[in-house]
Amino acid sequence: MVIAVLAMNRSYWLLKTEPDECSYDDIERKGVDHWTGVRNFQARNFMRKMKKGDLALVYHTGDQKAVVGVAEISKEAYDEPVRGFPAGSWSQVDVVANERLSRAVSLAELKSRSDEFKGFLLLKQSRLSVMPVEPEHFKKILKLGSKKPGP
DNA sequence: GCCAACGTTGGC
DNA sequence: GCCAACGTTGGC
Repeated sequence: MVIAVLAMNRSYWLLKTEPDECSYDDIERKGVDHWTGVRNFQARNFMRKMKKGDLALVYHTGDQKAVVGVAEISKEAYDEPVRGFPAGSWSQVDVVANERLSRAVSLAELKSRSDEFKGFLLLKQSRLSVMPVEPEHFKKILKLGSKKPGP
């Protein structure tokens, strides 16, 4: 299943969220979630490059600091109206839950494998909330997350 | 165009 | 609570 998904020609991303505001549970519960509130140009520009069917790691900030699941882009970037800004200033995408990881993959764990995750923006640019993920990195995180916790 | 001051995010 | 890393703003 995961293999077939990765064989398709799509791009991979990571979306950060405060679990208090919108957790992976919330995305599952809502069905379709509007990914709004991005107020950083770099992050916005990455969102605008997303294609329907692309997959995104969902990362919880705050106390958890871990990748918890995968979401799929169900609608490409469209306008997010924000008071005080001209129309078209900001964008949102729609996402749906795709697959919850069996085990959350923590930031600490990724850092401890820094040679396997060279160039991963999550480790380099801690403040960026939307970022591309190299297919190899994406695959590795899914693999780490599919493992059950050891005995 | 430069830079100081300030604000925000997010990890520690 | 602190701080590093950015981003933004405004004075010059």
